Amino acid sequence: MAHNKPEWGVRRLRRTDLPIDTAEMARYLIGKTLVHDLAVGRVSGRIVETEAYVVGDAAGHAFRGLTRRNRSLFLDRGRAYVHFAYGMHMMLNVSSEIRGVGAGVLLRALEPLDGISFMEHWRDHASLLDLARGPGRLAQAMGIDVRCDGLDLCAPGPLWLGASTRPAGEIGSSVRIGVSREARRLLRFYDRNNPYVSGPRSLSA
DNA sequence: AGTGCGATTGACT
DNA sequence: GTCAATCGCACTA
Repeated sequence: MAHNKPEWGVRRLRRTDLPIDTAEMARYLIGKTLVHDLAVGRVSGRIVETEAYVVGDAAGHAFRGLTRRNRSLFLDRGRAYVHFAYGMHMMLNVSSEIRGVGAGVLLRALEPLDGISFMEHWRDHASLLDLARGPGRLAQAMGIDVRCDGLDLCAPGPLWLGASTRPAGEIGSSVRIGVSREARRLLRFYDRNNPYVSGPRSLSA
């Protein structure tokens, strides 16, 4: 069960820790930690929900080939791809294949760990449960914007991935949220017993 | 050049 | 439950 215990000694994930397959990466990232070290302090959270946008996926932003906007998806796995959506929201993805192949994992929800007071401020004092529940909220709570696009999450730097802070729970899967193309594919993954998940928690495991 | 729409969210009936 | 906000990009002409 969630307890929001801060964790300052988390080990950074190395690129070699990351699976090279996008769907495997989406499942692997459940339970891992996302950390952003800013001048004001650290914000971090436990990743509880992801979606895979795999190679050849018509719903993926890389589907039509390399452009200025989606270029980070074509970097080696473990890079940040930050997308500006609906004219107002940021969304954070992790690139997930070898260099030159476009695919990524969307981070959809976090259980807040460190820097909760910063998150509350940036999220206009939303409730703890809603601070990072949803991809746009997650980016806002973590202080992530387009300047983070292309950052290497596996290299020394402000934005990085850390190991799990406690044993992973049961992982469920479902169709992706808000996606019309390739809508039947079960490429959303979530921690079944975590209340910080954004959408349905009832579909197949 | 114009149009439609999206990997969303928050406010409102 | 419904709906507007708000803008970059793909697509049509």
